[in-house]
Amino acid sequence: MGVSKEKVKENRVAIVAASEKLFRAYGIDGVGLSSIMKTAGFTQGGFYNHFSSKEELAVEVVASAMAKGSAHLKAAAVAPERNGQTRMARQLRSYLSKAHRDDIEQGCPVAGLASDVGRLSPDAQSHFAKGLNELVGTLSKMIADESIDLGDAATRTTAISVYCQMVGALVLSRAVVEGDPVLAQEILSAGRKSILDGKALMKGPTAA
Amino acid sequence: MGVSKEKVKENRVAIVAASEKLFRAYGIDGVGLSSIMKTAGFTQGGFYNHFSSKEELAVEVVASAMAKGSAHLKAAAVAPERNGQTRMARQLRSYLSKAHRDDIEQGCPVAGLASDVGRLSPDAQSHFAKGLNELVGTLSKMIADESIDLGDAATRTTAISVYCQMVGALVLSRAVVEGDPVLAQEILSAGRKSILDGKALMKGPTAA
DNA sequence: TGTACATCAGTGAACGCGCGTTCACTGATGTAC
DNA sequence: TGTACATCAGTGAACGCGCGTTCACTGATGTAC
Repeated sequence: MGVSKEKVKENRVAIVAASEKLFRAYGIDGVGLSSIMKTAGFTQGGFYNHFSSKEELAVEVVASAMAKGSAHLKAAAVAPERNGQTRMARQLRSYLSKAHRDDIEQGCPVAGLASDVGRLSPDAQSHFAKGLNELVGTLSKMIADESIDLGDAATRTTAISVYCQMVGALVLSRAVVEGDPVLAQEILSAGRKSILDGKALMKGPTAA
Repeated sequence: MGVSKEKVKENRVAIVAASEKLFRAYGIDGVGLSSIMKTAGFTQGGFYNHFSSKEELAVEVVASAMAKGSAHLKAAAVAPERNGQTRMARQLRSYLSKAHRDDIEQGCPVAGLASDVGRLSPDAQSHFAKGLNELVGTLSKMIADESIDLGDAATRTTAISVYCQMVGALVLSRAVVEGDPVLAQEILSAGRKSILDGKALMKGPTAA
């Protein structure tokens, strides 16, 4: 066809973006290259002009998704406070919302990809871990800025623990949303309530 | 071949047991019926004498795994206290241990199957939700017995929240164990520490 | 600047393979008399 | 209790299909002169 160098890069990005959505929704094993290339707007054969295997694509999808997620949280960490809520409280309410739970294609990459990543190569896991470390670091800053200072180590421990709770709640709520919507909702509410008023994390109003 | 009715039931159980292990390790889409039947000790064609489809098997595997997991926790909830630890503390340390993280084939079915269940039928999700409710109920009892009484609603909220945190930590630790073993370990430690001394859950010594 | 040609992203058909599923067949189990 | 026969779990080969991957070909891009 003949395509400019710039366009080639754009097309590669389009393939990664399409893959990310599909991988999250159906799992890496649940999506074929034909669907991916079709979604990205190309025919199947062109895939190997950009990647040498599906595994290589998976590694890049993980890295790209985590980088985007990390940047997103960093932006939220410096956004202006609103409604008397801390940034942390706002982030939490948004994370454990029905809207986020139902939008698996665009939400948190950690919740969307975690169990697939456990089955990928150490290389893919390293990229995932790098993003996870950044997310934890940003959360730590938010906690240190907005609640009583516990010292670096205790703050990081708290950040990890809060993040595990958020991810766990999101994953479990998604797992039962079609089979028991009431429980799915209760899981989100319990997470919000518990993190907001169970830990000394927040200043200001804490009603979940 | 000709097989007694009793043996037929045993064989069916063997197929479900083999499937559970393989599904957890490789994901439902990551395992073929041929591997399953081979692992269970049969040839591939016999599968359809027991199940009408792979999807039907998946539903039964989820139900069976959750029932087993629920019974396991119920047993732990009435086991004698040891070493001055509450049952809850002992359960937590065992759950967030390296041994449990590395034994995905036999560990907590919630952590092992959650993200696959989100892609299964509402029927499968209902079985999963039923087991999850039982687990939360048992955890609630342990908390009510062993820490200050918060009232039924608050206790259930706490149980859900603690369980989400445990599952989230286990899933994330597994996701990075091959790519960043240090972070994987830190996630487990942070979860233990945070739950044991961050919440008013435990009597007795609380060092993680 | 204009012309000739090499590059290589994209196309679309094809490859072998393993998937979930079907089927004809076997033969011990379990029932009917 | 003994005999005749229906049942049906298990076997192993085969089915069509979609998978990941390969390949010959096209033609605009980008380079060399």
